[in-house]
Amino acid sequence: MDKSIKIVFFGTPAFVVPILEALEENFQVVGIVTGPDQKIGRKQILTPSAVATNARRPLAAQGVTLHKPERLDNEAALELKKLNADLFIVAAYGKIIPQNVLDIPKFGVINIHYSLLPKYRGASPIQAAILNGDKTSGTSIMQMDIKLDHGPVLATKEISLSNTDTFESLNTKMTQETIPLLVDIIPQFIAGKVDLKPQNEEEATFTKIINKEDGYFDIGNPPTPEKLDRMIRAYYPWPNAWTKWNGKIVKFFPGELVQMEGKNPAKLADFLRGYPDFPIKNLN
RNA sequence: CGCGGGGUAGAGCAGUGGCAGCUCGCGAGGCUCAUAAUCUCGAGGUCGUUGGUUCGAAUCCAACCCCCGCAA
Repeated sequence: MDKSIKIVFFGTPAFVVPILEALEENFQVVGIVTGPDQKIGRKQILTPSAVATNARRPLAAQGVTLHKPERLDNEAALELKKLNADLFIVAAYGKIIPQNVLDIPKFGVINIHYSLLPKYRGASPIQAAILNGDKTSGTSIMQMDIKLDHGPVLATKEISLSNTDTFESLNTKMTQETIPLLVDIIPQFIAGKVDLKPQNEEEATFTKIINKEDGYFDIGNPPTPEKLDRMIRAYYPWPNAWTKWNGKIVKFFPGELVQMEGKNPAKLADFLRGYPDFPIKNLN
């Protein structure tokens, strides 16, 4: 609880909004940087990011500026510099932060990352933990440098996974656990009371960004039930475990739900009553 | 005008001009020590809406409403 600490928050998707709100509550958020508006949905309507939409209003009255630069170029950096922030906090922003931006805040740039670094650096740490069947993972708060998820770690917290955790549920858990950790560590960090632990480079592993094809499997040669279950949970709600059957996309959701292109999701048992030829008969 | 799938019984689906069907569920009963087992019987539908074509439309045509997948 220290309103003298001036923070700029970088984040884009809905699940980081609670983090932003916690920061606004405890510190002085002077700027919000989020991804540019995107065309979204069947109607292709230009829509601001979840962070832009949910940021507490009225921003202007609170002296908070909202930025959605296409690129973090010199022009954007100049604007950010004007905010005179102590600290930048980055959570799923979606763009690489260049050095000239990293150099702006007095106390550097802090990133939250949902794995126990140096394990699972990169874009899909949560999915990786689920796909690998890990029993535990965790959240890390680190100081960013120019290399990906490479900087020294301020704090970590271990989190256990259940065998029903999905990307979504685990992500929520991670956020819940991260918020108090973050709120607690920021003033200590500013006060210079936090040990910065360099990461052990030899233990580093990397995860790549998930794309649509990662969720695909061949219906003629499906993964083992265990593997499929992990895929369903790791890739929910996007891109989902999916296959092609009779020329149509069939998706699998947690809870033994199956959805064929154009149809609503149905329990696998119900689905099989309508499509008795479907090759996958159960999901256990 | 981004591309595409779909709306038929409570659920999942078949039916593409000639009496509205299948599987499951539901109700009653039989057989069972018993049963998510099994047998018999049964209820449950203005086939998304409106109009058109036709002797006759779930089915063909037109418009509209709603749900969904892709793409981003």
